[in-house]
Formats: sequence, C-alpha cells, structure tokens
Amino acid sequence: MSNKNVGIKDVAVAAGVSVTTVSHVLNEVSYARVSPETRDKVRSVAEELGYGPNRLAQALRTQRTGMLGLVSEEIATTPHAGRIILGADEAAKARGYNLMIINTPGSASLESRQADVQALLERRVDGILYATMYHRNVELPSNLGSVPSVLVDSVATAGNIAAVIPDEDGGARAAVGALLEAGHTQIGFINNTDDVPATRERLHAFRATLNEAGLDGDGAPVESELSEVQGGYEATLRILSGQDRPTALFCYNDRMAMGAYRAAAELGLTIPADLSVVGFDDQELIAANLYPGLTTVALPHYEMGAWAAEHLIDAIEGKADLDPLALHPTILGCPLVRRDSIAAPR
Amino acid sequence: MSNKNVGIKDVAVAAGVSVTTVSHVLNEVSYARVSPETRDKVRSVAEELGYGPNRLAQALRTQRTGMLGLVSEEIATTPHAGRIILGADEAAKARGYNLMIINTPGSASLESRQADVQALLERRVDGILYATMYHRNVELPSNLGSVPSVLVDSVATAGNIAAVIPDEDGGARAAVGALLEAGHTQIGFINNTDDVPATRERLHAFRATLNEAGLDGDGAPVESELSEVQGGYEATLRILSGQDRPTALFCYNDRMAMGAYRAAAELGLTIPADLSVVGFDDQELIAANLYPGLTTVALPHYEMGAWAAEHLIDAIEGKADLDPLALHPTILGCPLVRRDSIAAPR
DNA sequence: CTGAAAGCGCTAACAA
DNA sequence: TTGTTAGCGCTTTCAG
Repeated sequence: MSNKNVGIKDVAVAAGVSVTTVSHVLNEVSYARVSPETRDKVRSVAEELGYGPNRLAQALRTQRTGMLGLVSEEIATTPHAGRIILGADEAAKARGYNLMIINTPGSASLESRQADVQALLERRVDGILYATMYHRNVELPSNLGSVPSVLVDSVATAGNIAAVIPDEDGGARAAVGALLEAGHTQIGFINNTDDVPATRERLHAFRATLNEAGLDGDGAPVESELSEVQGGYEATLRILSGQDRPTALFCYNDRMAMGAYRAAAELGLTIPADLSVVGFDDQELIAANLYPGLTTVALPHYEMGAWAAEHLIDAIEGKADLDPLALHPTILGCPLVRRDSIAAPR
Repeated sequence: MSNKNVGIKDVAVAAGVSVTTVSHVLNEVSYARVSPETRDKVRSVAEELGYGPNRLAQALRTQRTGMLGLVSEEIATTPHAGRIILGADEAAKARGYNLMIINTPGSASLESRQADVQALLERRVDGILYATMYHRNVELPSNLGSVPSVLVDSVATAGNIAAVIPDEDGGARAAVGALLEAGHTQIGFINNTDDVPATRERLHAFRATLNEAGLDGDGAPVESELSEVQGGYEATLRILSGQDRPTALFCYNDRMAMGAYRAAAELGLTIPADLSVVGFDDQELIAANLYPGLTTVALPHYEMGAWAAEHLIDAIEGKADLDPLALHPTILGCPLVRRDSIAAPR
C-alpha cells in the first residue's frame, strides 16, 4: 500500500527540488531556510507518493538507530517480564524509540548471553535494557558496556551499572504495617528458602517493623519453604500448629499465600475472620482470583521498565549521565494493594 | 570491549587485502575463491580487532534486515503473549533473525495499529507477525500487506492472509473425551458469554462429543457467564443446583474452573471424588496450583509463535509461498494436560 | 532560499 | 586468486 520503494529522491524530482530540500523540510531542520510554498509542496508530494523514511539509511548516516535492545530472561514463564516490556515499550515509543527483544534463558551461560548482547550491538541499538526475571545479582556479559545500558530488576555483581530494583524493604513494611494497623499482634512470616535479596530484605523488614511497633520481632514465628503453592501450604500448616498461633500471616509471595489459603481451609480457618493474610507480587491471576481477594504488595515492573527506558534514552541523547545512577541502584516503591484478606483479629 | 567502530575496511588494511576479500571470507561467499592462507589471515585479524559486522549497512545494501516485526496485543495482561513471543523468538533466532516488538492495546484504533505497522515498515523488517491476545477475528491495518505477514491466534475478517489458530474443536473434544473415558455420563458445560470463536466451537464440540458417545448432547446442561473466576463460580452454583446434577464439568477456561472449585467446596463437594473438572488454557499459575491440580487443555501459543516465524521466514527467503496458507487458517493442536481433577463418578 | 556532493559500512558486479 | 568501484537511502557541509 504505502512507502513502496519511494525514496527522498523520488519526492525530490516529483516536487522539482533537490533532495537536500526534501530532507530539510521533512526533518524540520532548524537552520536551513525553505520558503513556505516549497515546504507545502514537498510535504504534499511526499504524502501523495506515500513516502516513508528508510530508518536504516538514516541510522547508517546519523549513527542513531532509535532502537533499544531489551534482553529479557524467561519472557514466557513469568507475567512479570510482560510488564517490564510494556513499561519499556510505552516509554520508548513516547520518545520515538522501538524495542528489539531477545529472550534469554535464566540459565544461559555467560557466553550465550554475551552472544545475545552481541546481536543487539551488531544491529547498532542505541542502548540496552537488561532485565532479569526476579530481583537478584547477575554477572553481566562484558560487551554490555560498549553502549549505554541499564539493568532492570537486578543489580550487577560488579555493581558499576545503572540499575532499578523494587523497594523490598518498603513493600514488606507496608504489608506488615497493614496487619498491625488491623490490630494484629501475633504475626507470622511465611518465607522463601532461596537465597535472594528479597528473602533477606523482607525478613529483615518483617522483624524490624514488629520491633518498631513494640512487639517481639525477633521472636516472631517464621517458616520457610520453596516459594510455591505447596511450600506455602506446608509452611502455613507448620506455623499454625505452633505454640502461639499467629492471627495473621505475611507471605513471601502470592503463590505461597495461595498455599496458605488452602492450609487455612483445611484447618477450618476462615480468611480473614480467623486468619488475615498478605502476599507479595500482586500476580493478578492469583491475587485477584483467590477468595477472598488477596491483599498484597505490588512489584513495580511496569514502572521499572519505563524508568529504565526513560533514563537510558536520556543518556543516549546526552540529556543526563548514567554514571551517577550506577553508584547505587534506584529503588522504586512497592505499593500495597488492598483486597479482602485482612480483618481485625478475633 | 568489542566491535568498537572497526569496519571491514580496517580489517582489510590490517590484513593487507582488499575489502572484497574480507567480505568474501567473512560471509563465506561460495563463488569467489580465496586462498586458505588469506582466509585464515583475514579471520584472525578480524577476530583480533574485535570486528563485528554492521548489520545496518549490510541491510541497506542487501535489502534484508534479518528482522521480524511482531505486533502483539496486550503483552502484559496475559501470559499467553509471552509464549507466542518466546516461540517466535526461538524460531527466529535459530534462523538468524531477530524480533522487533511493538505492543498495541487490544482496543487500539485501526489508525494507531496502522502506525505501529508503519514503524516496523520504516525499519524495513523482512516480515511481520501480528499476534492477538485471544483467538478472534481482527480487522487488519491495510499497510500490513506490504510485506510478508502472518497472523497469530486470530483470523482476518478479510480472510486473505496466512493465519495460525488453536484447534478449539479438538481441544474441547479431548476435554470432554477425558470425562467420558472416566465413566461420566452426566456432564455439564460452564461456558463463556463472549461471542468469540472459542465460545461457539467449544460448545459445539461439547454437544457433538456427547452425541457421538450416545448421550444427549443437546440436552446436556450448559451455563454461561463472564469467563472469569466469579462467573465460573456462579455458573457452577447454578448448574449444580439443577435437576440432574452433573458429575463432571467441562469449563470454558481455567479461571472459570477455579470458580467451579470454589463453588464445589462451598457445596461440600470434593474434587475429583464428587465432581470431576476439566479446564481450558493451561494457565500454569492456576491449573498447576489449584488443589487438586486441574486437568486442562493447553493452548499452543509457543507453537503458534514458532510456526508463524518459521513460515514467515520461509516466505521471506523464497522457500515457500504464503498464499496457499492464506486460504484457510492453519490449525494447531490443543493437547490435554492431565493432572488430578478427574476421577470416575461415584 | 536552494543545491551538489561526500560519505555512513557494506556487498557484488566487473576487472585484472 | 584478488582488487576497484558503484551504489543502498539518507544527512549535512559547503557553495551558490
């Protein structure tokens, strides 16, 4: 239908001007002066011919592709990646950029990840977004440094690159705070067994928040299991069979909370009347669909993707420098999403 | 680190040969003959200098970018898109292609979708994959036709473009068949109220399968609601309070099945002992995490993405023609995924 | 106010 | 067996 091989040159001859003029008016170049009539002429002819610029040629000439590379781990296995992509895509689109996406298995070797980055580099992307599936430390392919880059949802082991991560501490505090606010004093934590930042930070925030509320945070019950439904179920069974049974549970994530729901049901406990529960992640599919709806803490995936794209573009366009951002990861808030799994204790 | 502005020309001078020779050996051009020594020399020099081709320049020259455009609806809101992307990405990568992704809201106007396609066209992608969020009919932007394209998970209202869709009929038959095989004769269907192909085809297959088994398919109970958890819950409550209560339920999707689980629990019915349930979609997060695990039918998103990329590339490379495929959508199987929600009737 | 021409990095006729 | 050279479509300096 449109831009069928018609180039700037075709427009030029059709409009009876030079290619320079066409280029100038189509790109609205500030310095060169072209008469309004010529401008109109050029524009209408371009329109007529269905001219569309060849971004490849532009890029070759200007050394700017207007493309951002996004290497994302496990695009398919978690809904999280989708939100990062969406945030990045919308931020990028708003500034005239597009995304080249490469999926990489979370288990990929350094070399294979390096090859992915290499592919992006060969296509001359202006910058790279490197996104991981969950908040953790990653060893980065060395060639990542050859172009402005920012890490999403993880920090580099070498720690010399701009990164954006979720506020684990704040999120956990919000979760526990909501329980406290509802009047609970017997609160347990169903934690993950993986050794990732979230595990440590959420636990720390859990205890600290209780201590600050004048409760015994260090003595509060904590049970850990694999961060899946089954693990949540088992940990909950254990924690509820303990000495002083908690009246509220903070769960490492929504899947574990789902397990907690099942355990509660088996024990004849009604949520939230007999047991209040808060999760973490806000996985819509689970949190919104459990009964009663799960109050949980949202991870800012969309926001991280958008933040990363935004700052990457600033760096590319020389509007800002990434170096200061590389000193410490930027932390984005994890807001509490209230549904119906919290009530005052009996 | 690598390919820092070093071009073919740099390699040429460093190796003491012409650019042609470099180009020939690096691209392993069949016709031109270069001595083995020169070859090695060139290769090692290229390696040494950290040469990496500039795909932009190559593309400009060859009129082939090796990029596939993927416009996907609602990347973030459904896990399905992720699997399509993954399938397409892996198939593409295996053949040396990369993906440019553009997200488009499901509600986007024709013009805005046309603009998305236009962006891809300006970047001179070799072909376009147009993916929708769920199986339905779409009106395509007119400029889609200017480059080889294939539709994923939908068919065009105009119906003149290659498309790949799930086998709704076969999937539904497999689901109902599993129930029949377990010995059920009283089977109900919890359907969706949306007017999409899946709604009609699954219903049709449901009735047909029962009829073919010698049961009264046309008289079998069917209750429809919004295809969410709540809808599944309500429809199940209704269907189970009817005259001859079914001993097994085929649910439109996993979310509705999740609602069925809740309804069953409230009614004091144990799954699968008192009630067998089959879902559709195989949304891991739900199906694998319900208790007991939900037997369901998987949608071939990964496969559709891979199939589409594969055939698109064949067309681009002239190895096959898309036209014959445009006559009828290609249908990919929906396999039954067995978990633990089916048992023999009491 | 407008145009000629160089060149971005590469491929591929064509020459040698 | 290897080298010269003309573009691919565009931007931009420098001259009119």
